[in-house]
Amino acid sequence: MLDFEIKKKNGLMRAGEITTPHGKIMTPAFIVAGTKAAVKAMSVPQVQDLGGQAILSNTYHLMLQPGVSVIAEAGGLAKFMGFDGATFTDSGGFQIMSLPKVKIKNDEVIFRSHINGEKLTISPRISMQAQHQIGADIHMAFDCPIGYGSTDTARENAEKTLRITHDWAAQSLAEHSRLNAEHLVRGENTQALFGVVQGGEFEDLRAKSARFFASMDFDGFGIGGMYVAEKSRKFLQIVDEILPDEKPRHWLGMGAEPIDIFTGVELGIDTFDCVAPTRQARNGALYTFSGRLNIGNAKYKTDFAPIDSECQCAVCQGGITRAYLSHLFRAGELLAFTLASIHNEFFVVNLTSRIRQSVLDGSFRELRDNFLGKYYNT
RNA sequence: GCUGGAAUCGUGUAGUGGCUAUCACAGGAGACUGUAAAUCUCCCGCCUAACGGCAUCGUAGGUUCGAGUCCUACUUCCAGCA
Repeated sequence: MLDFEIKKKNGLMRAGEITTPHGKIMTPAFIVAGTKAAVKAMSVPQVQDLGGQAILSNTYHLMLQPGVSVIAEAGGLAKFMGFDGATFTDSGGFQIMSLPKVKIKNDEVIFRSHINGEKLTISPRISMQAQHQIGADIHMAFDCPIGYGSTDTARENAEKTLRITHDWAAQSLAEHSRLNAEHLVRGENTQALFGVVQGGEFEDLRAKSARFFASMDFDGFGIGGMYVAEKSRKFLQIVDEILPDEKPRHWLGMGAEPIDIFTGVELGIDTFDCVAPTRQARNGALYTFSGRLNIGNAKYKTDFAPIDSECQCAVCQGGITRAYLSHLFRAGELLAFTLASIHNEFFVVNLTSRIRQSVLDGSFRELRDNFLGKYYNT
């Protein structure tokens, strides 16, 4: 279904190339989050200019707005956005499970729209059908994460949600295969499906989940439910040692901290996605090689240097100064969000490609130690 | 000049006799990890590292157990009339 070629491998880490019907992704890669078929504050050409190879949208959001039939009618997610590149969709499981008043009944999830409170139902089958209408290149199986932000990480909860995730994965795969067969009959592109490994903070459950997914015919894997890279090291290692090498692995939602990317790559992750670069940009937190800065701070009012003079992004190279950005944020000018987002997204996308290069030429450790030493000032 | 009105944190305000003087904006800082996020949290009279302490509602008096709130004078501003 999905062509994945490993160019270089060293322990768990690897550099490769995913080929989708809409283009290649050189991995490790940072996938740009465009939840509602939009990368917040940025145009598609801006995303492409900064090196964004792929965009990840969310099935839940697109089902509510504009409705998946609109996207199907447009010719699929990429065409709808005017994006000439690979696309991912997340299943919506994560979002729906984090809504209040969610009920699971007979493999169906009953929830309320965050937009208007309407009572809606989703299931693995419905998510797969929606994702096929949206038509991204890589889909995620409908999974059941332990509630995000929930304090309930008890063993029982982890076991229960893992059981549900595995049931739903089987249902997702069956429906996905049926839909792909229909695409073939019509002479259309087929799509890829990633199974999503769960298991909470339990080594044996993570291993169990990895073994389960390794035995199934998915095109690749998502790894979900891990929020702190350093804490997740052992889980990542356990999971990636079990998952088959020849299929790509996506670390869902991770990448707010550069150390996450290094840790992920080191332990066998191929793709990442995270809302942090754009969200933090809108909130005035900008990445630099010597750590994060809050552009709203008083000291930047008359700082006429670029955000980071070593940064090669269009903003830093284009004569935009900290003082100017400081002014734009204070004045509430929308341009602030765009410029800050271009910078931050470039920073992580570019960092990930530099890491890729370091895997290829064997300098990963050197790059990591240099970069993290400066970034975290250790 | 006359008549009326108003003066409360950088700004705009709430408060008309009672206990820690309200809210917003501006200002200072922090957070943000499969985006209900241009959001959220904290600080924002002075002193103190902190616990705390001391102030304060234009100025000066007065009434009262008690005044931002009532009275008098003054100052400044606003509106109308000259």
